[in-house]
Amino acid sequence: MPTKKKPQVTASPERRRELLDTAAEVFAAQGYNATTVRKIADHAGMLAGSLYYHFDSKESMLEEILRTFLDELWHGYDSVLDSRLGPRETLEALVTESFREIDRHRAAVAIYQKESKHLAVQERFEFLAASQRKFEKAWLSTLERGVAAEVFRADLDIRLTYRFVRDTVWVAASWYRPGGQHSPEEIARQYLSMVLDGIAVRVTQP
Amino acid sequence: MPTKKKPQVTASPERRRELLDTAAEVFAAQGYNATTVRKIADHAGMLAGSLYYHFDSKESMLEEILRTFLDELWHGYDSVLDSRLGPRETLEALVTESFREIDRHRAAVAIYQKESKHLAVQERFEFLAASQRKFEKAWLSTLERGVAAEVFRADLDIRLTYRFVRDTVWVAASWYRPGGQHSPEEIARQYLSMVLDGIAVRVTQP
Amino acid sequence: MPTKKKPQVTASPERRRELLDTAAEVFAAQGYNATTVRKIADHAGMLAGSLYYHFDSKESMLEEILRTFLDELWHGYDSVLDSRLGPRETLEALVTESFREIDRHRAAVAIYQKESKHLAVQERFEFLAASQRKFEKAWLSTLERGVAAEVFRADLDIRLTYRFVRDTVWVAASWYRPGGQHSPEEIARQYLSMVLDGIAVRVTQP
Amino acid sequence: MPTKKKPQVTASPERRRELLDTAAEVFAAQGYNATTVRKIADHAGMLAGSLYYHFDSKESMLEEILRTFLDELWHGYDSVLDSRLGPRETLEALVTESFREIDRHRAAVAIYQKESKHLAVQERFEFLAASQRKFEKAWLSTLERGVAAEVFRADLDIRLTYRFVRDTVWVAASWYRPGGQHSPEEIARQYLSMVLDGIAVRVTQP
DNA sequence: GATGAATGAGTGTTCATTCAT
DNA sequence: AATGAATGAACACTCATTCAT
Repeated sequence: MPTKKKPQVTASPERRRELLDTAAEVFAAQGYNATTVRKIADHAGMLAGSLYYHFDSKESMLEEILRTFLDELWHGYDSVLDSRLGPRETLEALVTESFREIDRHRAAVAIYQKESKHLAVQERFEFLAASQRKFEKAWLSTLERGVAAEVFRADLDIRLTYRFVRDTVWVAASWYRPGGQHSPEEIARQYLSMVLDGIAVRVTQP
Repeated sequence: MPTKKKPQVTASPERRRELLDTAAEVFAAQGYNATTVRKIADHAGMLAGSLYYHFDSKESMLEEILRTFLDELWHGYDSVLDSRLGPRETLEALVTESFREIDRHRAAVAIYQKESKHLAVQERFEFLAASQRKFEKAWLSTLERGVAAEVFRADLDIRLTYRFVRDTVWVAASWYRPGGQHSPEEIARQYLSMVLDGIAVRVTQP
Repeated sequence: MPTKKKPQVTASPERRRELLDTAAEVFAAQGYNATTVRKIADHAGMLAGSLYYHFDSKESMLEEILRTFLDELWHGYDSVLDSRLGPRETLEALVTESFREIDRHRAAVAIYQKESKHLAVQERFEFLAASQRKFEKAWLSTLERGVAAEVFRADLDIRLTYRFVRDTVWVAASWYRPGGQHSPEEIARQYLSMVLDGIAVRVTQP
Repeated sequence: MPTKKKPQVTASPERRRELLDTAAEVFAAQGYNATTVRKIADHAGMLAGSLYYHFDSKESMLEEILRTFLDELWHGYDSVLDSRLGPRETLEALVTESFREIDRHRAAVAIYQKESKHLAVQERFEFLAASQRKFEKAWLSTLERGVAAEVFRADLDIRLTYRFVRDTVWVAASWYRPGGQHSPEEIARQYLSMVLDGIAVRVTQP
């Protein structure tokens, strides 16, 4: 009794990619639940059933979209974290890297924002929770290092600060459009400027 | 325009409130689309069909939840805007008011965050788009006044700043739990401190 | 978070019975796999979806049909086995009881005949395998007792004999029609006569 | 009548045979309806679509399997019937021939057992009904001859006896495994002994 | 001879909604 | 006010079948 099921992962990975990109776009625009496989198929110019030649299920498309995104994201994050920069430089690099990911995976990020919270409880999406924990650890330790090194303020609740920075960055995926007037690096620069120095004009000490 | 069928607005408005609160809680927890009428009815201790004595559709429950929330929100915002404070004080008051609303309408805010974008295109939810426009106008003018008065930095893109402040505040509804260790006012104070002065330690001029 | 799912088992058990009888009839006539829930619903005068108010799934209908049948069957068998008759009388009583069950549960028996073999491997239908084992034990021990008591022939392979008797009886469900010219007891009598004494004329010893 | 599309009956008939044997095995194990074309192709080490080079439909595979089996079966039966044996010898020869066919076409017999009843109503499978009629005629006349010749008992319902013998033999295909401890001839011998003389010990006349 | 990709009809199931009681 | 039972449209998914390569 050989074989499991579909070729899966087999054959042209470009077609898979194309279809996943289409799916991600629709998921991001309408929400995962509100997206029917027919809508995805329509956008891809095929019939609903044909998608099942390439993927096991609607859910497996979602999983692959999110997994691919997180894999790339952590590739970038890890190389930042491994280069052992100072806390402020680490924060700057992480934020910049985040905006680059938003630029490259806007749809996936938007899906992640909207759906990850209620998905993470499912076993299949355990990797979302794992990523979230790793994320939190990286950020908290960076902030703590910064406070210890007296480059970040000590008078702020550190978890609150973590949430503030985290949300502030990722929520940008909901309005960001690639190819707009600002490059990801430019947006990152302005965000960092706000987050680090605030939007108020500084009163210069006499 | 007599109501077609259901009594609607029948009898005790308290029961309506109760049911809407229940519904809002479930919508917030699971997402509007993923929430079945039966789940709401379960939480309310009744059968799915019975809800239709009180409301004429699932969508009308959603509408009433959001409308009620926005009405109260704008009541608060308008009284801030009408009191003609300076730009910085206006910003502080708006943010504080926002956290108070999150405290009182956590579920509604979470729903609003997650669903308003794709709802706003429907005619029925035009009021969401209208509110968003009004919101944008209020914030942009406050920021512009602040830049003009030299209390806010002039070197930042003002629309980017608007989005930054807006998202930063509302996204807090996704993690905020009423009755936690921080009061809404305390959270507002810390957020304002971060937004206005940044998280970096200021280098004191010699 | 209360409630599991459907009322299930709740409400009028007569309606359930009615619907299960209808389903059993269709399953028996067309085979379980070839039976669509729409066909069942048609026979019941309702829409396919409406069946799901009463049952979780097509499979759960099948399970309930088979379980109910086997429960009743074993009720009859056990009272035979408990009365500690001699082997020949036990065999006669079991066969007679079987034809009575075929008379009362013709559809269920036919389904059992056709589907039990490939169903029994599924965990959900483990009770089929269990019943089959219990069945085999009862029959084998009766036959062995009979051989020991010299009322059954000793020159036959006992397992082959078991299969012969077992199949011979149950397969009758495929042609039996309740209300035909023979009562179940009459059919049992003739079957027993064939099984016990054979169809050949006896050559009287001189 | 030129073949519409496919070459059909192309090239090596051995490959056809191989594939049909594979298909028969899967049909027998899982049931015709529950067997997907992909499962057959898996077992044959090819893709589902490739089967359509050899056959023009799943149903035509089934037809060919059953037709081949019945052709061979009737070849054997006819030579028995043509040799004009006495009724008892005819019965013995038919039963023995049947077990030989079960041995050689176990899968086809099992399929025939399970599916023929509901297939026979389709025009395409009219040959099943025809075979059944021919079968019935052969058996009934043999039994009647036996009763007339006083070698079979006259006190039994003859149609009941027919069904008894028929079912008793064919149902063995559901448990028979070629290459087991009993040869088909040995099984036939034991079955005949039971059917003709019964399983009860004869009370010897003093 | 066989593959890869697609089709389209159908399948079991879900769910918002209705309505007589 | 609420229930029990049903509706009907939609949904994710399956599968026999086709066909260009």
